[in-house]
Amino acid sequence: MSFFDPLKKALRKEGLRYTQQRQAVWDELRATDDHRDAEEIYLALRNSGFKVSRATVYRTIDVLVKNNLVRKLKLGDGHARFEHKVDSAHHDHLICAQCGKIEEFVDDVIETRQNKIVEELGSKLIRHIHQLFVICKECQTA
Amino acid sequence: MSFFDPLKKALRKEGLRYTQQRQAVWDELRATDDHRDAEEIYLALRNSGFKVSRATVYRTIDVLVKNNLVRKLKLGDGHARFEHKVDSAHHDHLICAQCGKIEEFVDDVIETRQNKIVEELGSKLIRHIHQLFVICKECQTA
DNA sequence: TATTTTATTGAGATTGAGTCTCAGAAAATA
DNA sequence: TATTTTCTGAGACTCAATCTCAATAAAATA
Ligand SMILES: [Mn+2]
Ligand SMILES: [Mn+2]
Ligand SMILES: [Zn+2]
Ligand SMILES: [Zn+2]
Repeated sequence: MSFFDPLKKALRKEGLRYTQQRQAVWDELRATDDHRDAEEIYLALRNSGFKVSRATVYRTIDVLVKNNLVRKLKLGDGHARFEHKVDSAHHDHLICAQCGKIEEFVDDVIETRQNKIVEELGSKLIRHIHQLFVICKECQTA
Repeated sequence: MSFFDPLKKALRKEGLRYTQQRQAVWDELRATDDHRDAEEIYLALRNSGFKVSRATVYRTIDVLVKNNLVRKLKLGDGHARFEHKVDSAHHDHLICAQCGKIEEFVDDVIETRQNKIVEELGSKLIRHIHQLFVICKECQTA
């Protein structure tokens, strides 16, 4: 709502208008800490009674990703997943190949080694993907 | 050709027949150490005069990936890439976001930390993806 | 080897996540 | 309010990948 509202700030920066649909998509993304796909966001909005189209959901998420309010994850199952970045530092993901549960991790040693590898090649690190596919504790005993 | 020919061994294990098309796809994959997509493999075969269909290229690569003769990479550009695993130990990838050049790296410290992270959660590591997107040395000065 | 059986192949249809189009709706501007 | 500009939504479209099924090739059998 305020002048520093991150959605409005992003829209201003992109020269885009503030709309109910864009607000609703952003609200829905912040409603959970899950890693949901576009269809789940779309259905959550529709089921809550809000009229919005898939096209607008995709378009709005693009803007949010571009402006660092949302992170896009590709876990290899054919549809991108999204998580909001409010109060969320960088982290990577650990995915159960059986039940699909997603956990998060950060490791300073790994981050440091990454930088070193890139530096030694004379390159400049832009972003990285680090995903650990596992069988989780629960799925092992099941 | 021999009894220990890895393609024939894989086909035997899967209960599949040995065919000219399957041999040709496997040969083409071993012809370079590049990270090519299915269309590039397909076109290389066609351009060399060998008649094969896209369907067979995709189907054969699936068998090779399943049997650890080929590694499948998803680098986020929408089409999977493949590399043969002959004389090739595990490694991860460093991709220039500008020119697309792919370099390989391995880091024992990272591999060890990965195992530790997974172990502490009581999970079992199946596979991992670690990709560093960079601007390479050449692209920085260009 | 010839015949029969079974798996493979290829051309093109299909799928599905994501993108695009464009007429109508909504917001900004005057 | 009237005019201009941007946004939205329904559905068409894209494209890598998968599927279909009649024709073909390999294996099994005689
Ligand atoms: Mn996360
Ligand atoms: Mn490689
Ligand atoms: Zn699990
Ligand atoms: Zn480069």
